[in-house]
Amino acid sequence: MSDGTDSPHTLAADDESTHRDFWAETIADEIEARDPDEPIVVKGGVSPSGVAHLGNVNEIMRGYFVAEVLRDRGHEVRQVFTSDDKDPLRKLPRKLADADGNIVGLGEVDAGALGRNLGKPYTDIPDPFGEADSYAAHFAALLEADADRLGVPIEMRSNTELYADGTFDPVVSHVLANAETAREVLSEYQAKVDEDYVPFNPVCEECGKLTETVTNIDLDAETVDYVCTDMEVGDNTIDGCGHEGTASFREGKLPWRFEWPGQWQVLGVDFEPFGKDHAEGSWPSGVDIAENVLDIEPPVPMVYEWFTLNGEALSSSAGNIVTVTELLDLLEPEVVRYFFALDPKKARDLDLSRLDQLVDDYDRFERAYYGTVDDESVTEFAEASYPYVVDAVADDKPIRLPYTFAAVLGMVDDRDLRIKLAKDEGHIPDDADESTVEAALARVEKARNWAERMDNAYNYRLQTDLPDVEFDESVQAALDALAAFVDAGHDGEEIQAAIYDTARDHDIEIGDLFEAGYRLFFDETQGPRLGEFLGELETEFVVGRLRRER
RNA sequence: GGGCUGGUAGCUCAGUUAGGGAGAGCGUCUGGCUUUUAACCAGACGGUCGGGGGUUCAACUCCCUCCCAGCCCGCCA
Repeated sequence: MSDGTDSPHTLAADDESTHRDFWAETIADEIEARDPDEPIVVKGGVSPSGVAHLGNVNEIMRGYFVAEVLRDRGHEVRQVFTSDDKDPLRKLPRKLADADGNIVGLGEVDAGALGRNLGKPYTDIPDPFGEADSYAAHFAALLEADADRLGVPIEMRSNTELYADGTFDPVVSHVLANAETAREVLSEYQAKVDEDYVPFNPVCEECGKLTETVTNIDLDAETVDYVCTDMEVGDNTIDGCGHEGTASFREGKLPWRFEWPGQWQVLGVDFEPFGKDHAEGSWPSGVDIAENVLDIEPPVPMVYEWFTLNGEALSSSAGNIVTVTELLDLLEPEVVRYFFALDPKKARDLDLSRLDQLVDDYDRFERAYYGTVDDESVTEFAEASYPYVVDAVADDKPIRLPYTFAAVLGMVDDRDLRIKLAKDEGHIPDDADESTVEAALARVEKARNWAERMDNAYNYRLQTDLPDVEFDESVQAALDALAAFVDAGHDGEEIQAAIYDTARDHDIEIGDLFEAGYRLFFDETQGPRLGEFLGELETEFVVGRLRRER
């Protein structure tokens, strides 16, 4: 039985560990204190669901930072991720992601085929998209692709494979040989564990579903006898076929409470982060089982808080999900990694409508690393974590366009004009070389996608038709004068200056004239540097628009 | 009901590990730059550090209690 000192809240700072500026270093300290064998194994795991969402990525990234810190300290580290794909499909997912990471509804795939396979292991269910070997393989590929997009090398391990190739044999044999002890330990945590409980769920050879009723264990033959009974799943029941049969130790699986510690044993896991849902249930029983059934040392744990999306819990059924693919359309990978480098103890909200704020935070974090932020705590955190957040630390701080400014540039398609506007605003140095410019402009596409997806104040384009506008006489007169100036042939800079002069000449607020201009061309009240922009457009069009004629 | 983890400015968050000045960015407002247009500079406004109590010369920090949020305490994972 656990002695109650195994709190998984490793970062709770109630111990005597030395202070670290980056939480992953604190965890790395804990792991090193165990003097682990090399390579050090960092594990995560997930049950295949319909969509590889950011909750799964959370687990990948938390492990990644710890792995990277350990590698930096000279250790060899493997980051393993188990796909717990021998678990049964318990209910139909509402949403699925296709091989490219695009979310589709259940109606767009062969839902009937999925429904007929309720209760079977994910690896025994066909890929609804008809491409991969199984439902499980499809999902695992998605997750691996996401990790790859984020630059995180993970080793995906199929749980089904661990049974099939015999890796799990010693654990299953040991648990069943010590079934009585296993029952006693687990019964401390699960009230329904009675004397008939057997910690093994065979796959029915007749219908292919996982069953729970084992009637006999033959340790010598390494088989169990079973009856394929009904399985309760939430409010529903998955019917068993009633078949009575015999299964080998490889033709079934351990219940999760035993399987998790079993993975620690067979994979030699030294560290595993997990969501707070496991903190009070699976973890204490897992520690107990590891120590008193399997006789192994559990890994260093770390509980991370869940985060919310747009203020609401992540929910595929409610449609409140975002995939890595989608997120990387909106953000640079380093910004996504930064989000997960922040304190895991804090529940954070990823608010897509305010990604500009997240990116601003990232930019400040980056500046702090390069020593130009007068804030000790941010700087300490940046110095400790920034090298793990970016692909490679550049000698000089990368040029970063403010995200909202990048969104402004996104309405302009012409690359040269983007560069000109950015330079005019001082966001790109005049003498920047081509690769620097290219890198800085990469954010524009992300911000543009954001503006379109959010359909926010930055989502505007040049209005091809005259917007519905109304100006008072003095503004109309100023616009006419400006039109005449443009018609006479002047470049952008001159037009920009003329806007100021014209406003003064007509005794109107400069801001009012700018707003009138933005109204006419974008049907907005703000926009890019107007004169420079108008200078790039066709003169005839600009003149006509300024005169409210077209 | 019990347990765990959070609660700091309008927003996003540092700071709590060793008790001593409540902070940053963004936003807002004001002023400046004889070109303010998602730009820059300066300044201001803004918080009973979730509430209350206790310990202490001193509490965001330690203790107790209450409130709020999420999770766990059935099954499953």
